[in-house]
Amino acid sequence: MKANSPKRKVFQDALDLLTEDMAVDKAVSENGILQIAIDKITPFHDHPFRLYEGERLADMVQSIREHGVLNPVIVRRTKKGFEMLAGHNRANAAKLAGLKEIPAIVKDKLTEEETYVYVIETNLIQRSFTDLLPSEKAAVLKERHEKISCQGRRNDIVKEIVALEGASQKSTCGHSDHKLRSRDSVGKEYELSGSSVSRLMRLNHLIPEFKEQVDDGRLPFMEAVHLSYLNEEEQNLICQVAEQEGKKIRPKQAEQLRKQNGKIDQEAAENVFRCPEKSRAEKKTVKIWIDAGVYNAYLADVGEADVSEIMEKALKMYFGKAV
DNA sequence: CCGTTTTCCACCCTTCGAAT
DNA sequence: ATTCGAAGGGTGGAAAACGG
Repeated sequence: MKANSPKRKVFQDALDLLTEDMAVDKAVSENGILQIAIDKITPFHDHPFRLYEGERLADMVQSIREHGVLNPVIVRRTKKGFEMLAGHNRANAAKLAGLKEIPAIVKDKLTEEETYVYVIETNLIQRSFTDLLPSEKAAVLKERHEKISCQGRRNDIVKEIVALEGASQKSTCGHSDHKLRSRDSVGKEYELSGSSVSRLMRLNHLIPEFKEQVDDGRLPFMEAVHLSYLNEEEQNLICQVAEQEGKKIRPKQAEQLRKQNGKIDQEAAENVFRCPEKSRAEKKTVKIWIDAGVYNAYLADVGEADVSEIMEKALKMYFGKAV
């Protein structure tokens, strides 16, 4: 990460916000950190980030086995117990490491918006924005965007952030740059154009299945953007039909669907997938590479015209069936 | 009316198939 | 194996459309 890049700045802002808060907590109470049973903590109700898997998770579990959980997680009190705001991965790894309790800071009296800030910003500390999955980026951008464009409704949080930034003499973070449209301001923080921010934020309108598909690359980004304009029922329908037909959504199809927004029924959905695909001209020949030794042993003396026939006979024998 | 969102278009880069 | 061109995916900027 470059020393003065916008990403670095966002990272630093988030860090400031959190460390300052933690410091306040400690100041208020020396024992502000409680040991809480992991079972009592439920994941954040709208957690947009995927948990670590594979090697990364294994490393974390190993580290916790050796050193314990060094940084407390952040939770808030609920009727049944606690809700995780920051530390989903630590709690998950601690559980796998066999721990029953985890150090936690309990935050009370937070607004819904504030809790969301904790959820988003802490993840940005662990991972740089560019490493996030598309749906995760969408969630982050949404949070940043709302912070900038809906200041009236979010006075509490804006005050907190402005205070922190004012104290550390930070340059613009969108709010002070009113000449920029809000999406451009957000984009500036992450080295994205305003339109890219808009498109990314569209992913927030996708049903979970489509979000997952975008994240693992099964659904291309632009197709996802088109589909995001459909309502939930329509998206579910398309998702279901695509699976039934065993087909991927083509760019043209996604565009077509978007235009039919609001009037897609079962039939329309099926029609989209059945519309004649521009079938590429059937290939008359294919070219393959075979080992020169094999060629010399079996085919070198055979005329080119006969090779295909020989191959066909050989393959029929090999696979035991006619094509 | 003004700010935001969406659309459209030009452009760049990568991928893929066909030709050599 | 290499080269070439077409197509597709993605981006950014400007204009149009939308909404409070």
